[in-house]
Amino acid sequence: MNAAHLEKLNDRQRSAVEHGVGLPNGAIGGPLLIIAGAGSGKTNTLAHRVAHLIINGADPRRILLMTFSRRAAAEMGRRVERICAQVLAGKAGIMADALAWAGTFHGIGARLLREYAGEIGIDPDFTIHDREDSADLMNLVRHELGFSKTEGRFPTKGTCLAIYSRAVNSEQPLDEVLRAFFPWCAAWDKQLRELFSTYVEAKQAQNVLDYDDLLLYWAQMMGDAVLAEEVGERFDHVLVDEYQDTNRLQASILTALKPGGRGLTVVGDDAQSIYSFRAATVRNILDFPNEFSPAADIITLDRNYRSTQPILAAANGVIDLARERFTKNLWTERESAERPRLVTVRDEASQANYIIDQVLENRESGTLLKQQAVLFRTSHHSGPLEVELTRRNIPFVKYGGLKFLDSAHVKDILAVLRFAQNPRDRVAGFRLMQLLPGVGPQTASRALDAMAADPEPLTALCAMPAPPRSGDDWTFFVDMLQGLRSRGAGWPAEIGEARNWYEPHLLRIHEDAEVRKADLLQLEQIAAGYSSRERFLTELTLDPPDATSDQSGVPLLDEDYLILSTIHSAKGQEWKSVFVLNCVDGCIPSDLGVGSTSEIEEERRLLYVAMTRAKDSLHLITPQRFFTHGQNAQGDRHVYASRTRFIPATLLQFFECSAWPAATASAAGQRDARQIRIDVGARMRGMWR
DNA sequence: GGTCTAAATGTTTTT
DNA sequence: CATTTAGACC
Repeated sequence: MNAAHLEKLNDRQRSAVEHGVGLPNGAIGGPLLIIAGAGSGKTNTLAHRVAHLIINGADPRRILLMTFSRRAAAEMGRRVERICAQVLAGKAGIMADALAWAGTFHGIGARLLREYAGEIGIDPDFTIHDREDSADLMNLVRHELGFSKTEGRFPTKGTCLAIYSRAVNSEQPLDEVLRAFFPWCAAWDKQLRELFSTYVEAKQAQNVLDYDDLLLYWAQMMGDAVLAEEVGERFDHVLVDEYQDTNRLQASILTALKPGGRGLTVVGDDAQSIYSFRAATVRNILDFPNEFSPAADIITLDRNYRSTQPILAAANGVIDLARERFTKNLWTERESAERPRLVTVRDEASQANYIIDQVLENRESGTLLKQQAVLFRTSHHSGPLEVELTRRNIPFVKYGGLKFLDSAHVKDILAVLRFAQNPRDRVAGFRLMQLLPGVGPQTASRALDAMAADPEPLTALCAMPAPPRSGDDWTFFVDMLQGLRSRGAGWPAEIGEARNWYEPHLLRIHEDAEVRKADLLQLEQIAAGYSSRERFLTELTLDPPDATSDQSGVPLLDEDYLILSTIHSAKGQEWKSVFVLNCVDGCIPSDLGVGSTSEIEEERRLLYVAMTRAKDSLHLITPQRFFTHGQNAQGDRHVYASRTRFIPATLLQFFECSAWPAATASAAGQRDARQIRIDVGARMRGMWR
């Protein structure tokens, strides 16, 4: 077999690619664990492995590839296709439905559940609730059970959902979850149990699945020996990327799919595990080899091709201080004289100015904005920077944090489509009815009750008298729903119908209706890219567009823009130049994340992930002062911050430390004096608080 | 009884 | 800043 496509790989990568391929009689190899450090060519290796399997006769339609995000799956698909196209040249037909089964655990789960709905007793037309919807439903149930007016404060809807989700995903009993992660809610054990069981019933009655259900139902389905074998048989090879960020439930699914481990490959890096809040556990990756007998083979990729040696040295220094380490340090041959920079600035405004100066300077010397990224722990940390970028007309795209889909008006339109798709979806109906003047929670509840009791919910809705004070608005609403239900307009025209109905309400409810109208037009554009309403809803829920930008509309591919991203959303990415905002205690680690040592360790890995995104240049910025935004208790309250605990003095040797703006001798004295006076002022005011 | 309005109140990270 | 909640109002 022509092995030209393997020549660029190093020995370790090559053995990972070739593991178990080309066995006699087309036998399928045993389980493989690839420990792949940051920048070690992991994606490339995995893509080559998939391609190599196909080139050696594996059927691409029988390969299941699960990645962390849809974006990663698409990227992998492209690479595999490219490699195969080169090697197979004329026989490109093989790749016609290339990698039909590439996606996230949740996406694949949704697909299998629709397909097997008949066998497991669910309706294939289920709609999927995103986290907000799930929380809303949890809230309805919580209210229904009378927990919203208990003596003590009952956990909020968000907390309830988090507890539920943690228990499901970690496969732990409720009391253990409460003890370990939500000790302040432990007293509500009994009520929570009741809440969750009612929540589950509500979901089933409404023909709705939440994110966790996509995994849970899948896992349950695999509990049936016949179905497990049938589903497992469909795939000769199962490959999982980012395995360090999977949870127990996902591991259960995997072992049920491939009980002996034959054909199973998982890839990951325990040093980059940053999703334990989603019940991900590094135990999955650590225990993987011995899940099987004979045990899985392990191949470690520790040569880094991404970063320069000084950047890697600093990152290694940070992760070396971790309490537990399993993987070895990375090494590279990319020499550089330039150490990463640790820059102290006065406040967040200076931080923004410093970054913009550097970014523009880099661009002058030929680094596109797109090859530069600003990373931060939480979404709102980039606020001041976004303001300054906008002021200076520098285009940027932001990943992570609040999304387009989270805005009220977009959710309203999606609720229309969902309610038309599935009239039993109470959360959608509840939301919509309350948009009508004169309709509040009570009226909406009653209408929905009547619908729920009827085998034909929509007929029941039509038969209902309009609530006295809603007048024509109610009639218009019902007519619009019927129109959508009958699919008269067809897709995607029906989204226009929904928008027409919604517009008067939008104008009435929101001051900034014009801006929001533009968003809805954009939604319509996006919708046109999907073949049907059902697909649009499913895929949008499972894979929301993950960027927001300062421009309206999606930036064109040839336009240049700076990348802003949460560290979580930066996973798997790389840029020539990386800036990390707010490298101070309280931001990294987040002051919300310092409860337990394991949380602190995760914050440390987060900084490690951020640092290892950089190829040539890395800046960590530490502002000295923070203004606490929000409450204007007494004007400009601010707090003094210190350098992140993850870079203690012993690690400073790895950095080029400096202050900015570089102070001249005379100005420095003045500035210091001024700063001390502000400090005193703050203390005086603080005395009385 | 139920809706509307204005004031208070918290805010990680994401499939 | 958007959601929640308490009280005003119909």
